[in-house]
Amino acid sequence: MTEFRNSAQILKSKGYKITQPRKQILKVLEKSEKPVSPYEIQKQLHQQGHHLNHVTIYRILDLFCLLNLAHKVLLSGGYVRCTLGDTEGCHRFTVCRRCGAYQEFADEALCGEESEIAQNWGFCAEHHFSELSGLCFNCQNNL
Amino acid sequence: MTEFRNSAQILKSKGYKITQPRKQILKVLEKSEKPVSPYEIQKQLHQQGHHLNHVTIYRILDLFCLLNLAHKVLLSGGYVRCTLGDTEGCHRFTVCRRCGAYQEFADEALCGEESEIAQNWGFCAEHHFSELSGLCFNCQNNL
DNA sequence: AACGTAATTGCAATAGTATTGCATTTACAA
DNA sequence: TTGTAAATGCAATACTATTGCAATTACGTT
Repeated sequence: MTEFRNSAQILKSKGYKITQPRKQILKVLEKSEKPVSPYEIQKQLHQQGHHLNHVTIYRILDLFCLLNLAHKVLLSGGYVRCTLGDTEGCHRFTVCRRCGAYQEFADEALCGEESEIAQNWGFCAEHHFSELSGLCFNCQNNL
Repeated sequence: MTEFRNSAQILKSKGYKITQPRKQILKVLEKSEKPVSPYEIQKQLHQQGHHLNHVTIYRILDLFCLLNLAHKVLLSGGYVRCTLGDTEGCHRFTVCRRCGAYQEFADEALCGEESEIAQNWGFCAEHHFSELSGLCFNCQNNL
């Protein structure tokens, strides 16, 4: 809830309009426990009576990622809401391979070390994309 | 060269046949400075007179990833050869956003810390996928 | 060296994912 | 309420990926 209002405010503050499609997609991302693909979002919204063109969804998700309101999970192509404050340049999460549940995280030290290692061959890191695949607490035990 | 012979030996030792398509794809991965997509591989081989079906290429790349002979770069969908020895469960590289050059790396400590952080919410990490996007040494200076 | 067989590849069909340009509609400031 | 830039819808298209089955190939064995 607060999450949603916050995202809307960010949109507004950057000069983007708060449109129906954007609100709807934000709501889907919020409620979802696991990453959702553009077409999954479309399907979910369709069931609620909202018919969005997939092109619109792609464009909105691109915008959200640009503004750090969402992240794209590279392993699955799904999207998750960005729950951390200022994670620009840092995209880290765990994703359960069984139930799909995700958890975003960030760690200054980690980024620092990673960047430092890359420096060894002169690489200057701008963005860190890190995904841990494994089993969440529940799925380890409910096997 | 040694790289190639080594990969072939691994294939053999695991009971896979050393076929023309597999040898050809290994050669392409070896020579490439940057990640190459399945269709890029097809195009390159085509120019050399080797006509592989894209399905074959997909299947071979899947196999190579399974055997840790190659990694898939999630950000681009391209593939790179795996140059490190035993990186099972750890997939890290830097990719230059300008020229595409990549560098694989691994770091025990890094994986340990990442796993430890994830433990905080009971997550048990099996695979680490990390990609750093930025500028390589050359591209920082040849701007 | 030729053979037999399981493994591998090719083919055809199809599904899923993503992007573009332009027409239409919408949010929001005046 | 209206004007306008921004956002969305639409249609076309391209790219990426997967499946089942037929044809071919690698390679151990004879």
